[in-house]
Amino acid sequence: MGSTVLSLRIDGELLARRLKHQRVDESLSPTEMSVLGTLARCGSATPGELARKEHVQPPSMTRIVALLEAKGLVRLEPHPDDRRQKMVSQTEQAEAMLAESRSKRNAWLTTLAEGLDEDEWETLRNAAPVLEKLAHL
Amino acid sequence: MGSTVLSLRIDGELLARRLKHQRVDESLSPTEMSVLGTLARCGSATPGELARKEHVQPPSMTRIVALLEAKGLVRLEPHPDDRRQKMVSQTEQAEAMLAESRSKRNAWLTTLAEGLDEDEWETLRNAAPVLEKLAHL
DNA sequence: TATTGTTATACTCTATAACTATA
DNA sequence: TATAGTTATAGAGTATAACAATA
Repeated sequence: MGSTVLSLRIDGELLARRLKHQRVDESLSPTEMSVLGTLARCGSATPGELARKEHVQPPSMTRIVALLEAKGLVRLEPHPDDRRQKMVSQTEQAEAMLAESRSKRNAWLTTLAEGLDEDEWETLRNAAPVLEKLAHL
Repeated sequence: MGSTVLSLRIDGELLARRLKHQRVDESLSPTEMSVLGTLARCGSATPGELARKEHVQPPSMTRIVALLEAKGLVRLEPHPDDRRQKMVSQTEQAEAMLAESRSKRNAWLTTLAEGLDEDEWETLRNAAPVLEKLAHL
């Protein structure tokens, strides 16, 4: 069991660097993309909640949210009960961006698919939700 | 299929940040760990080969190899045929470090295992080699 | 007094460009 | 002339510490 997770980490690291070069959204850092994914799942959240969910420190999230806002991908609104906090939510533009990102990736997937057989794809499709669960545990 | 890989990326990103806080080897960066993993698989390699395999640029690998050498985890020897190149190989200490890393991780795994059932573990174990293949494709 | 978020600053990791040595 | 590796430098992303506003 130990080697499974160590392997997940080492290969995941390598895969991340490989995918980095195939990034379809040059304008968005991996964490910005991840925040949009979180907002798509959870709806709106405060910067503090996002920092905890993404496992970054609050000052880092301040910067990330500011960048996403500047790109028109998130909206900031005052918190209904607490004037210290803010509500962050994704814009329609963010949804469109995620959809476009998926379709752009298909071109690259065609190449990638040549290296994996159908069983291997099936394995990955099964693993995706488990990785998601693991990441959010 | 597109959403599978996009999901792998987003969740992988998140998982990487999550694992970062559980790192057992504070002294080793993710890429340094990955290089050790590559050397464990492939035996010795030149800095240029390592840079290509790890998907980093040569100057980055120069630095990484220097750091690993300073920590006593790799050994550098002259290339037999080409005096420009060097051979990098892992030391016994590196093997011991990887083994220790696996066993230390078990403590954390016990906690993690509570959140996943046996089928989900099985899915991850199956996915690990496919992720490895994908990363090295 | 504790908590949310921000500002200022420094660190880590990687990349690009220019250079040295060897092929 | 081309290639392997290095040095010097810059950029992206994150963290820590100190601070402001609100609870």
